[in-house]
Amino acid sequence: MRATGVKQKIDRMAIQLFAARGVDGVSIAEIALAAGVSQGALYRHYSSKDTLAEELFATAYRQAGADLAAIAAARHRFGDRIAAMVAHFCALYDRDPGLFRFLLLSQHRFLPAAGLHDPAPPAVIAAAVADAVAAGEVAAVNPMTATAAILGVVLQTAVFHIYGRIAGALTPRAPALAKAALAAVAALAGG
Amino acid sequence: MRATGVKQKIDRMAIQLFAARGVDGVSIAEIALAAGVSQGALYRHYSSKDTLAEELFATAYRQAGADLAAIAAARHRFGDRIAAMVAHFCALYDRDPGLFRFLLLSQHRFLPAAGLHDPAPPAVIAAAVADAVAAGEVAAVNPMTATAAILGVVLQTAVFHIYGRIAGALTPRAPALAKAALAAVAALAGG
DNA sequence: TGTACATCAGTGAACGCGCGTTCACTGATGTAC
DNA sequence: TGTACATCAGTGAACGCGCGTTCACTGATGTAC
Repeated sequence: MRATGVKQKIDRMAIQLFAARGVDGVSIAEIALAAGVSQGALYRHYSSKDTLAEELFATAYRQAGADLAAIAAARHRFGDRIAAMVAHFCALYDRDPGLFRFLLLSQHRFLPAAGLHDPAPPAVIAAAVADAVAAGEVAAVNPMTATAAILGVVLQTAVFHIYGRIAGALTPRAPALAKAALAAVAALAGG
Repeated sequence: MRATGVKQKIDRMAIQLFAARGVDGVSIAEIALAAGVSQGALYRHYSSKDTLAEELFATAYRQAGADLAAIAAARHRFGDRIAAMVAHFCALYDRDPGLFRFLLLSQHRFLPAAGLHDPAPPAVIAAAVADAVAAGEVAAVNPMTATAAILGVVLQTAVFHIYGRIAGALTPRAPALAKAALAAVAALAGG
C-alpha cells in the first residue's frame, strides 16, 4: 500500500484526540486505532509521539501567523486589519474547533520550543499596532501590551465557547469583538 | 514525626512543578524529592496523583472565586468593582506566578470536572456585569460575552508575561488594564 | 511520674502495567533492462 | 511485454522501562490508668 492518505488521517485524528484530552491523555494506540492503521505505521511518518505533536502544533501555529500576515499585507487601515484578523480567528474556530482547541491548550507546552519563530501571530498583530502608532491612527502604546488585549478578547471568547458559557457560531460575533478589541487598544493608548 | 508541615511542602512544590512542566510532565518521585519526603508519604495526604492535582486546582480556583465575590460585595459601582478585580488578579500573579500559571495551564484539564461550581470567577464577573446593566451603568450586553472580554484582557496579559513578551510587575498595569476592560465592555454594549 | 498501648505520618522497597518504541516481515508499486 | 530487483508504507508481536501505587515496617506523639 503506497500513496494512501494515511498520514493525513493520522494527523487529523491526532489533532482531534489531542484537542479533546490533551497530548498526554492520548496514547499512540488510540491514534492508530482512530486512524485505522497499526501503531508501527505512525513511525513511518514521525520519529516519536512528541515529534508528531510538535509538528502538528508548529504547522498550525505557523499557518495562523502566515494567514494573519497576509491579511495585514492586504489592508492598510488599522481598523480594517484588526477586523479582518478577528474575523479570521472566528472563522478558523467555526471551521475547525478541534484544531483551535488543540492550539489553545497545547500552547503552553509547545510555544517555548516551537517558539517565537518568524511570523508568530502575536508578532504580526504587534507589528500592525506599531504601524498604526507610527501612522498616527492610534496614540502611543506598547504594541505587545495592545496585542495582549486584542488576542485576549478573541481567545477568551473562544475558551468560553468551548466550555459552553456562550453559544452559537463565533463568526457573527466578529464585528463586535473587533470593536471591543479596538476600544481596549484605544483605552490603553489613551492612558 | 507528626504535625510537621509536610503536606504544605508537598502542595507548594507540586504546584510549582505542575506550573513549570504540566501535571503529566511531573512524576510523583520528583514531587517527593522536591518536598524532601518519600513517595509513599504523598499517599498519606492524597489518594492518587490525580486527586492531588485536582484538589490543588479546585482549592485555588474556589479561592479566586471567593476573593472576587468578596471584592464585588464591598463595592457598588461597576467601574470600582472591575478595577478592584483586575488589581486582584495582577496582585495574585505578582505574588505567586507559579500558582497563577498552574491555574492557567491546567484549566482545560480540571475545569470540566471541578467545573462551574458555586462562585466560579467567570460567574462572579458576569454577575457584576448584570448588576451594572440592571443599574443602567452599562448599556444592555450579554454578561458572559462581556466577561470574556474582561478576563481575556487580563489573562492574556499574564500569558504574555509568562512568555517574556512583556516585562515588569503586573500590578502597576492594573489601572490601565481595568480601563481597557471597561472600554471593551462599553464597545460590546454599544453595538 | 511511669508504663502500656493506640494512632498515624513517614519510609523504602517491590510490584505491575500501560505505553512508547523497535523490528523482522509482507506485499504492493515503481524502475531497469 | 515480461522478468528481476529495489523501495518503502504498513503490520503486529514483542520488548522494556518509567511511573503510579501498594504494603509491611518504624518510631514518635498522645492518652489511659
